[in-house]
Amino acid sequence: MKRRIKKAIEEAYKELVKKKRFPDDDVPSSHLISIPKQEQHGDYASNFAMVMASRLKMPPRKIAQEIVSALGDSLDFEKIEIAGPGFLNFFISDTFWQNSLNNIRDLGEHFGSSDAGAGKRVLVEFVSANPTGPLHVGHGRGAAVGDSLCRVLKKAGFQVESEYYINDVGNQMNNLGKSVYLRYKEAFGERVDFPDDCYKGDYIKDIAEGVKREFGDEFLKKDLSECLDFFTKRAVDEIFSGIKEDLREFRVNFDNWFSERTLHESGLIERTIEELKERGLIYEKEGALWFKTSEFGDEKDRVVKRSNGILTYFAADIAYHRQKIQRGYDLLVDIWGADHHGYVPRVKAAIKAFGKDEDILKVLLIQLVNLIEGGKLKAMSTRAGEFVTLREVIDDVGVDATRFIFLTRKCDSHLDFDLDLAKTQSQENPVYYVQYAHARLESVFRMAKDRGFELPNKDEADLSLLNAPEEIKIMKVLNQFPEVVEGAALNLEPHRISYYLTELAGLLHKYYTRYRFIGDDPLLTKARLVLAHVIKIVLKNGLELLGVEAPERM
RNA sequence: CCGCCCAUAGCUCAAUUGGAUAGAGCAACGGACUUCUAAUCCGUAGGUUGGAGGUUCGAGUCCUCCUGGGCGGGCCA
Repeated sequence: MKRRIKKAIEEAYKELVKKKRFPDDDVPSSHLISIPKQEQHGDYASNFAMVMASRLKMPPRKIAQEIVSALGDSLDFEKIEIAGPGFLNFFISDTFWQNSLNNIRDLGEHFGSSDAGAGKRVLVEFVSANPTGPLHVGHGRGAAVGDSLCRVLKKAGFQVESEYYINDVGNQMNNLGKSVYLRYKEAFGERVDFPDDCYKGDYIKDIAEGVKREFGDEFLKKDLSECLDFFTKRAVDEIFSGIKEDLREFRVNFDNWFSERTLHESGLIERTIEELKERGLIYEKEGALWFKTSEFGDEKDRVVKRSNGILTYFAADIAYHRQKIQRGYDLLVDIWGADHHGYVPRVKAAIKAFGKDEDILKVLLIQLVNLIEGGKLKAMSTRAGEFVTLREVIDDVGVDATRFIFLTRKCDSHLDFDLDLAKTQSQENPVYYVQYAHARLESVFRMAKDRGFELPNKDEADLSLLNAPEEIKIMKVLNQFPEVVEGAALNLEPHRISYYLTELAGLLHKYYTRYRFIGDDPLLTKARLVLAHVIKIVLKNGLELLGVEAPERM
């Protein structure tokens, strides 16, 4: 609808230029169609006249007047008003809204889809937690946002792939294997000193116990160096399968699992560095190899290979992102914890070094989750084994509520996750408000069936009977859904969906209290059942984008 | 010392990307179940958008400075 109006205005303008009513000038893309907050300002508003005023050197209200007269009857508007400093306010007829219900009904689960993404290929990389311990709550936030974003982008016409980057090399891996080895020895009654750089969580003990059960004392006499690889692999496999299980349960889907190890084994990192060296972007200093990221906007150069010959994490990331680019995506979305923000300029620098516009990469920084329990902040550290796992929260709070909490905030705002509140007072969570709306509509249809009503065919229902202000308002909001999805996709802000659904649910609850879907008048009942059906479609489609279930009863 | 992010109702958060009189939920107070689910609805109250300037038709949103909070600034990841 917004596009239709915008186009109509632009055509009216061109028409007026031809008639020499206006001097010829480009139409700036900055003129927008918006939905006014005040109903008296119409269904849609345009700021066209105000945007053009300074360019055309004409008073905005005069421009608006010309546009209105040129628009004439080109669209079936109820009326067009000029208001305030020069807003064009468009009022749409009730008939239009009523008929739109059939349109939504026909589209069904596809309603909300658009071609805004124009089939562009997007890679969304998220979670990417090191396989050194189970996922904790903070990872959950990234998982929920990333997964929902993928769903939203798909809906908006992008070709989307989701990817998990596995940091399965480096010192941390050795420390992990060592930690299990030590716990293994401990399981046989040996006293061991547990170093600070080892992982102290109970899950390490569980893995060690598993090794003991399966292999007995086979490794007891062996030196750490002899069996480190075994213990490391064992630990990674076990932890990682746990991570995958948690994600599955959290309804988070990944198309690709990308192992950092493969970058090393294939020699891609070395080759990438070689290539950069040939282009003079790598130099040696104090025994290490440095990448001139400062030539591409970073504040200083960065080491890619340490003086001990070991590649840095950044080196792998350069190769990884280059490899992503070569896979041919139009857009790369990386979702990181906000504590990695200092890392953004150097990765963007790498991308520029490969001749790509840095805007091909969008980094979403997810603020850390503060966990509150007993009114106190809980410290979280994987290494110290102090953390609340995602699984724990899922089990206590539920997948739907947890996802909704994460998706009802902009990701760059700090999030206080109050465990006690989420566990004991989960009724306060707005997710139930939305789900309840869906369940209520299901219940209406159960009752309708008992009373001998079915959802009528399209030609059976007289939608013009739906003329109550509340009904018209609902129809308007229903029609916003595709635009909300589009906005959420283009701005990478899945939280918009949650707010939209809360508003729609609120309108339903209000309507439900005041009117009855099933009444004495069969014609009115039929029409309202169509409305109920369409609201249900939109609620369900929206909840699907959040990865939250639409229950039939509660 | 330098850089990035945040600051909106008592609390948790929105605000269509610069639009018109800043909105929801929770908490507080007062009402509504004989009718499709009260996990709901109606009403009351709650604000100098951290502070000061600036840009313009118009600023919570943009620019500068200040205050307060978070996070970074390693040949760690």
